[in-house]
Formats: sequence, structure tokens, C-alpha cells
Amino acid sequence: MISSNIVHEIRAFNRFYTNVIAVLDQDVLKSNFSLAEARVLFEIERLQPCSARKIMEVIIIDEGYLSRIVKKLVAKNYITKIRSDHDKRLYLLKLSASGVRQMRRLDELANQATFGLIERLTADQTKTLLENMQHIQNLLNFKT
Amino acid sequence: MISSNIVHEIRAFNRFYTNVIAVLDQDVLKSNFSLAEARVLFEIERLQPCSARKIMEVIIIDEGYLSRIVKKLVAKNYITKIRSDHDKRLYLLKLSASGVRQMRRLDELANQATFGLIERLTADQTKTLLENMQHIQNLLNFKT
DNA sequence: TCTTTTTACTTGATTTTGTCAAGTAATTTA
DNA sequence: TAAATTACTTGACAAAATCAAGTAAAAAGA
Repeated sequence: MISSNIVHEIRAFNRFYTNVIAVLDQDVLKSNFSLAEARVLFEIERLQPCSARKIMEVIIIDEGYLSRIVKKLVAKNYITKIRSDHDKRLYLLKLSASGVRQMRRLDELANQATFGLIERLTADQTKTLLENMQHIQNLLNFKT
Repeated sequence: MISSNIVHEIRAFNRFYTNVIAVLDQDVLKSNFSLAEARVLFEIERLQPCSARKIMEVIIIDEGYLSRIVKKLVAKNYITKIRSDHDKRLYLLKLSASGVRQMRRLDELANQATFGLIERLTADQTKTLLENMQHIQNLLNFKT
């Protein structure tokens, strides 16, 4: 049944992990990027050159909101936005040189925050943690 | 080193799980409570009778913002707020009868959303998922 | 004591963040 | 080639969150 123990334990994990993520996010916010901006930048870094549409396949975000974030990042010269020759409805996004520098900063912040999670674990524990995470990712990899 | 593979894989999991939680949250938002309100209600349910201060020990939230959320929940008669006799600076919060009903609805929504995560898994896979989650929780528990 | 500091909460003003719906233009489909 | 779909933009809002200044009570320090 829906209110089974299993569901409750998953919810307990979700509450727990929501806090884990919230703590990590606190640190990333020190970068002067909003969470949404940071996530968009991370995805552009990973997927570049990519369209806004492509980003929306990966993170849940309103189309108009994303459009404005992209506009802002272009205005600040952290990304470039060039109309695709192949399909003129889309614009290809890439980090600019300055964006690459920003990402190094952001990346270092996120790495440090994440490292804080595991610094007290032994090598074995860390390995186990990772395996568990990857296992969960495989089990839930649904792409809702 | 801080930018090790391990940190990167943990970050990949965090990105992934951020989306999982976002998908579940979408459903909870159908309750007409904001995420912040839902979390506050959830903590009041767990901790009642409790002060706003007590809630702030558990969730990361601005004091003024919380004060307004409490005000709104009182106005809608989902919680009661009674000045403490022992310490007149604080107010004890509890779910009202109507709040209890709301929480049952909220709970059912959250259960259904969570069930959606696992409905396609076999019993064995679900069991493994849960074990992985509990293992992660145990490994990271000292923090956050 | 009393007076200074800390704690709990509130409120006004504002900013930031996110949503909705309507609109343009390019591409695909029937 | 008309209709539908896709990619993106924009204006108008609404919701969410922050900041700082304020009140009142309690605790701590002299």
C-alpha cells in the first residue's frame, strides 16, 4: 500500500538528503550566482555547445525564467550565445573565457563543500558511499 | 585532492538527486502549500508543541519569513499559537484539528509521489534501493 | 538590585526568484 | 503549402526570501 514502511523510509531519506543538498548549496551561494544560475552554468559547462532546450532536458526550470538567466549570463559575458546555422530556432551556448574562470571558482567552492561531506570518512567508507549513490542512480534513472 | 573523481561523482549524484527531489516537490506543491509552509507544518507536527525558534534549529529559514509563515498558518487555522507561560518571549505552536486533516492530505500526496519513484521496481530492487539509502544516511549522518 | 546583553519574535520595505500566457520566427508534418 | 510543433522571448505578475529596525521578555553581569 501507498503508506507503506518502504515509502516512509524513502521519504525519510529524501528529507535527510534535502538537508545535505541545502547545506552544500549554502556554500555555492557565496559565489554571487543564484542557485538557478549556477545550475545553468554547470550544465552549459558540461554540455557545451548546447541549446537552452537541451538544458531544460536536464534541469527542471521554467522556459521564460531560463531565457532570462541566459540573457543575464550573456550580458555579464560569462557565456556566448550564437544562433545555430543548422537550426535557426536555437542558439548555441558556451562558456566564454571569463565564464571559464568563474566556473573554476564555482567548481572549487562546490568541490570544497562536497569534500566537507566525506572528509571524516575512511577510504573504504567513501568507496561504499559512492557505490551506494551509483546504485541508487541506476535504480531510479527514469528521466521523468 | 579536492577535485578528485570521488568528489565529482558525489556531485553528479547530488545533481541527480536534486532533480528527484524537485520532481517529488512538484507534487507536494499541488497541496496549495508552498514548500516552506509544508516543511514548517511537517516540523510542527513532529515537534509540537514547539516554538518558532525550535523549528529554526531544524530547517534553514529566515526568522522574519518564518514568522510570516506562522502568521499565515494561524490565520488559516491550521496551527494554534499560544504564548508560553514559562517564557513569555515564545509562543507554542501546535497543529489544530483542521491542521491535522491538512497534514493527512499532504502526507498522502507525498506518499503517492514517492511511490511513483519505485512503482516500476521489483521487490528486490526496492529492497536494494532502501538499503543503499539507509547506508548513505548512516555514513553521512554525523553531519548536517 | 539595576542595567546591560541576549533571546524570541514582529514588521515594513525591498529584492529576488519564479510563473503564466501571449507572441515571433523557424522547422517539421500531414 | 497549410497546420502543427518547436525554440525562444517578453510583459505582467505573484510568490518567496531577505534585511534591518523595532518591541518585549529573560538572563547575565556589576
